[in-house]
Amino acid sequence: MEKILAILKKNHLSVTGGRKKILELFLKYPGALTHADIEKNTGEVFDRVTVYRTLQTFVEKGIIHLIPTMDNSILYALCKDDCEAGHHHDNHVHFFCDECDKTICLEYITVPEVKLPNGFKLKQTDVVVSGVCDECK
Amino acid sequence: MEKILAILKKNHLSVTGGRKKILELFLKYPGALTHADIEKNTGEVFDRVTVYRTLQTFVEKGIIHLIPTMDNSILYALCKDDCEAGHHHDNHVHFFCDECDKTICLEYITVPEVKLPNGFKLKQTDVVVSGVCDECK
DNA sequence: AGTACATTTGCAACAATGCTGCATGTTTGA
DNA sequence: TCAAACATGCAGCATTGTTGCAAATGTACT
Repeated sequence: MEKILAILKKNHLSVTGGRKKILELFLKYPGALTHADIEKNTGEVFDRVTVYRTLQTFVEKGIIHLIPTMDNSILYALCKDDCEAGHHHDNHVHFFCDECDKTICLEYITVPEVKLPNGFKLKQTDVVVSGVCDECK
Repeated sequence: MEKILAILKKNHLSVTGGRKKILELFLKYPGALTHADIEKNTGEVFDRVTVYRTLQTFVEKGIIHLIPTMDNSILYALCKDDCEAGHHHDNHVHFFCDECDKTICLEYITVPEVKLPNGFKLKQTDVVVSGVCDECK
């Protein structure tokens, strides 16, 4: 709870019920969350639009980051502390479990280096590994 | 045109206008296509639903494959010849250009190996690199 | 604590995207 | 050529995401 306030303060965001609740969800939950997950846990309390806007704000501020997916859903996960507004450092691998359908951040597995053909300029590398996670196996 | 028929025949699909047209699009276009791209080029001729179902069929047969994205769009791209139904071999890197918003398959850059923590079983690795492509730079 | 200002929220309406069932039209293979 | 199998179009629906505006809330200041 202290942590929630600290994160909001650090990012110059006003402290509101919706933001506290959504941040709490991320802190409580180990893995990545879809918009639907978040709405399910807040939908009766907050408007759908509020959830959308809160998530947008959090991404802009670098509090959470996006994870690429195959299906057409958007996945969000908490950033590590050293992410700042507009300056993400999410160079870790994401793991998607085919069994439980959960996505988690493997914070300590950094993305491997990719050699691009001539003329290509690399900005970011995203790696999503799918398989079976340690809880399902 | 010969190639289109060959692909459909090989996958035991009946040859219809929609399928020919959509396959033609993929063959003509070097990069990956969104559903919207495809509909834009066929929408006046074919129903939206037909496009959805055709793409689904192609994915199932292994003619095209999905590419993970950050935004909530679905990207499709042609598979190499050695993909078979339910048995993809898309182990190449995908590149997304921030300038022109196009995604292309870097067929000759294979995905690097990722070491997972104990207990995790790896099935597939997807790598999406973003930056500036050779045409925009 | 009270007030003014800026920010956030909820509501309503809308647009885009994706799916399903069913009747009709096409393709295939004999 | 014909019947069976398959693909298509249509209508309608569900979900997802966006925008503008008025009301409510949070913040900073006295």
